[in-house]
Amino acid sequence: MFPAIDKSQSFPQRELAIGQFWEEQGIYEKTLAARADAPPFVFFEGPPTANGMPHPGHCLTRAIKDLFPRYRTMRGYRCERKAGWDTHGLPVEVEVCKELGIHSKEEIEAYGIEPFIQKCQQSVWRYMQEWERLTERLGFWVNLKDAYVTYHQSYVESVWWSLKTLFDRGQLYQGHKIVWWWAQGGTALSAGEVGQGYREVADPSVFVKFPLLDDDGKATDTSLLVWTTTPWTLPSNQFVAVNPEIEYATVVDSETNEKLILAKDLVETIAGKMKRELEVVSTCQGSDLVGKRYVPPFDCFYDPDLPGAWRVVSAGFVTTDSGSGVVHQAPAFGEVDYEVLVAEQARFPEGQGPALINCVAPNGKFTDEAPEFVRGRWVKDCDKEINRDLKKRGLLYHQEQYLHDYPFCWRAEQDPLIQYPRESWFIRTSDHKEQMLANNSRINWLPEHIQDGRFGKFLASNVDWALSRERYWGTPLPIWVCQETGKMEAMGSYDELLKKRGVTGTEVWEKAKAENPELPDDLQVHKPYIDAVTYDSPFAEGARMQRVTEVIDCWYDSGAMPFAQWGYRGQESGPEREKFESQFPADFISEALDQTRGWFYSQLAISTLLFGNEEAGVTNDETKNSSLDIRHSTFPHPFKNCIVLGLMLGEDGQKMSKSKRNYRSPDEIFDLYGADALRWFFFAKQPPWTTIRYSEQAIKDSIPEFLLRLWNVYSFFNIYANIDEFDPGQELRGEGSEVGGLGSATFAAAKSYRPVAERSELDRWILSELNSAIATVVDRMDQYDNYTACQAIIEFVDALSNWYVRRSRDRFWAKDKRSQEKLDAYWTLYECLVTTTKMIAPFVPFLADNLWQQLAVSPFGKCVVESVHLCDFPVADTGAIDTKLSERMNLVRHISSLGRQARSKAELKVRQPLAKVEVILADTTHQAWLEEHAGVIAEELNVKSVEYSDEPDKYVEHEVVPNFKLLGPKLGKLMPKLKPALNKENCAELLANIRDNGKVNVTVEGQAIELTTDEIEVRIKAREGWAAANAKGVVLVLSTELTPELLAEGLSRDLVRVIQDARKDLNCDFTDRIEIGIVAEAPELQAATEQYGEYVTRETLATAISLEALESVEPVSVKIGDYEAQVYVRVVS
RNA sequence: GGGCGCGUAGCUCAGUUGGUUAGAGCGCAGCCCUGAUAAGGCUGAGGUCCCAAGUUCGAAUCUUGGCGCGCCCA
Repeated sequence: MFPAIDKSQSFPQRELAIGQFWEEQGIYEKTLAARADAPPFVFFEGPPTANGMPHPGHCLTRAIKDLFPRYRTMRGYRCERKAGWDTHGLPVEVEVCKELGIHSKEEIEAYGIEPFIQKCQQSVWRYMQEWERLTERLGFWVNLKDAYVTYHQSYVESVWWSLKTLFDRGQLYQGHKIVWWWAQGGTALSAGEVGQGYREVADPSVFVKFPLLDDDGKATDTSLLVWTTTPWTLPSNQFVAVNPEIEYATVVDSETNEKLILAKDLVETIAGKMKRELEVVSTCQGSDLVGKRYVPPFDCFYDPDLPGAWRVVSAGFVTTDSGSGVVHQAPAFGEVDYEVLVAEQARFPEGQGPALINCVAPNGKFTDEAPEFVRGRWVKDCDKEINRDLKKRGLLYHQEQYLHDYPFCWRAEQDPLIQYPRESWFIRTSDHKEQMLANNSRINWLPEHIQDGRFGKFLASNVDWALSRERYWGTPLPIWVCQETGKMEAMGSYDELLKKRGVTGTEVWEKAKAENPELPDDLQVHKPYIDAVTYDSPFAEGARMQRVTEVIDCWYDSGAMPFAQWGYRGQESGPEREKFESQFPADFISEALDQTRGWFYSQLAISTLLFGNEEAGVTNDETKNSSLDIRHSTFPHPFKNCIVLGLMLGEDGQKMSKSKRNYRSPDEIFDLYGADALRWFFFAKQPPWTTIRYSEQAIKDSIPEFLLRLWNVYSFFNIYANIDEFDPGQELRGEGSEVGGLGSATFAAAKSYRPVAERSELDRWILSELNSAIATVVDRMDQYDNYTACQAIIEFVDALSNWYVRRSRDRFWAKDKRSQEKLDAYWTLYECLVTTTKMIAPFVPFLADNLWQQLAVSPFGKCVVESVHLCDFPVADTGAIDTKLSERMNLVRHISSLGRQARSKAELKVRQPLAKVEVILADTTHQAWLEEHAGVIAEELNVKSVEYSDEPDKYVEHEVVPNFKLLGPKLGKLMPKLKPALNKENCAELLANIRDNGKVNVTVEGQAIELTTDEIEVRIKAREGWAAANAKGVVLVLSTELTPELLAEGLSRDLVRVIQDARKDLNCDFTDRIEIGIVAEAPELQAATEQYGEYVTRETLATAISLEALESVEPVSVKIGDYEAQVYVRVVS
């Protein structure tokens, strides 16, 4: 027996029970154990930050991350899923600052770094429980108990090892980074913060003369007309930039006779500004100017003998949109300017190129290196005086104001930000650009365009990774500097540090731990404790080695997870090594689009630098096995397949935001609709990489559209299987106790099981559909295409519910419980349900296991695997797929649909029987088969007979249409003329030609063309004047003639409906018997009631029917057919 | 300002080699069914496939340029 269905239980309630079952029975662990020796399917969990509440967007990520590992597990792979948490970084610090009511670095230091990082460490776990609960409630199977955590010592040391490796290879270096600097606050601002502070302001725009020198360094009579909008950066000028592609002109100022060089296209503009004539005396290309030397406007750094600086450089970014086409460059105060310097430095041997010039202190005031009249003053206040000075010295050619957007500090609105150089640590990623691109080209991105689009473009414009952060809560940069020589060493682990000669400072940690034994030991490798650890310098006697102060970008942490999650530190052997080797690279990862520059990049960059082959793009299988050296991993790594999820928007199409309340919390969704409904919404409503608009209605709709529909099929099976005592357990008993995962082969051993080939066509059809669905789902899921897979599942469940069950009802209702036809139907439906349950298991794991418990565990008990998730994924039996049958059945469904359409047009409801329909097929391939199946169509359409007209011309017009796809390339320009030409011809003649010769001859524009049957299509259309419908090569004509007999029968069916309604209104039980009275004036209705009395009483479980009112019964006024009647219904037992 | 993506029915979205009647679900209207009933089914109305130009015998689909939206970066 199958368990009775408790209708009071909701899907969410059932899910909770299943979740509990998984937990209690350790099902997830069992699925792993069952695949202990299977080939691995490697999944990496991109670590979320648990210091905020999870929202629906996180559910999407976690749902997709669950789907494919579950699927692959069922397909026979071992998929370990180690959870992870991202714990470092500025967001954590900001949270803690909020809590403490502080925000600047000074305030943090005043509060104390030690208590501050302790608070950071605690804050990380603030929403941990919510995240874990969400993970479980959503059904995301991942090993939470053994999660990796980025602040753990083993993780930090792994990161250290990788950094040491890079440092020792010279891939980690110190340089300058131009940052947006809040001078008053003494801190750099993140891109996000800068973005918040843009305002439109008026700034000076000045054109300054830089006298040119000739090749011998002598003054000339010509000046470069140089443009800038930041006069305060002029004392720090190092270059001027021109675009080599642009044409430049030497002009003579008509008033002053000065010679100036500027972009030719801008001569008119500037002349206009000056209201003077500028006569062009010669022109040249920008490239001709490159290398020329000039005298900068201030001499505070100027030394004509120094190589490199104060020369014209080539730069593609210079345009003629504004200014003069000759641009002042102060590398200290602009990112692009700085890049120019770096490029210039590259022309010289290391260390001999021009050094960075900077006469502004970090507080935003000019230093003593600056011209005297501005020293010690805030730079932005000096623009006017600098201009005045230039004017006095005759160097200022023109000045004006111009409006543009400029960033201000978001915390101190009056403070403009300046771009400013800061010492920073970099990873030399740009050296490995080609390798990263080669690696990227081998990754399977979904959607594809990420590869050459957003990610590829990002890689192509790669600049060195600015790794260090002048912050507190992060992985400390493991570099110690000799206080005397400045020489450096990197540490690969804490132990390595402790083994250094003369190490001191560990007592700071020990003291803290003694005072507060609760402190996690992991903190000893963090600031401020690690900063206290120093040792004797190997570079200079008596000097000490002291750690640099920076921590690292937390993206590096996450990108290091492929090895750091196992604590791998380059060991040649041992468990860490084994774990890493066996779990690298990942077969599958998935995150949202915002991770392109985040985790996707950090992983790829670290992996390529650390483990990439030296020769870009080489996939080198030989080197891999030669040693344990992971540096020779073949591309792609660290991940092979990556689904990039679209962003999730709120209900209103805006970004999800708590304050707007444009989404519900995941908890509420789970309670209202359940995790399966949410998951199905994610998987089946759109491909995962589209922008997904959160829609509560759509989540809710998953229930009737899919979950409930399937559930109802099961419910139908449950009711009748129990009535008929169909028990697959009983049927199989004595055939060996184990039935494993209930594969199709198992069923064959059952007593009443007939080979599929011997069963009815309908059974063979649905099993064919089932196997096609499996084939599609497996094919699509292997390609990471869950959306199409879901469509195949939906289509199958629709066929099962709306055609198989519907057409099989009679068999289920037949009296003989053991008739073979009935048992066939049960076995077929049972197999469909069991297989579907397995097929949907990765998608809607709760419903699937719930069904499994009822369909499999109930009848088989311990003989069957205890959870659907321990089953193998179904494999399509291609032998069972009968495409011809599938086509034919579709045709039957199509014809039925046309019949209803024709009825609808003719206003003849299905309840009214009709004498016949006639069907005309354009393509008669399946006609003979259809004729044999007339019964089905007759029943569906409530007609007495179905005929295939032998005089189609009476009902149908033919049209011969060319096959454009085939003929297009052949006919070219004649193509559009062919269709009208074919219609001009006598259609009957054409058809006869096809029939007799298999060809058609037409003349188009005097050209004779012969067409084969493949090259044309014969279409048919119902003629006017018939109750007909046509589509897709089928015309169906209704016989609309209503005889008195047919009308009477129609009335009787109407009567049944009315009485059934009355039963329902009376809240009758299914078994209740009733008495019926019909009072009607119309003799037709009276006659029909009498004639079909038996039929009516049978259908409505009535004991009697009369044409009189029933005493003390309130009648119901109804309309039956066109006639008024009073219906009396009384329950008699 | 640059890069990437997206504009298809009232709404949410499919539409893989360019082929002549553009699809689904929801919603709406009408009907059917009532022995799977938190149901289910059928039919219908509803579209300048954002706009323009181009390539082509033929464009929702390819190219270019606009317009609008989103994301990322300046």
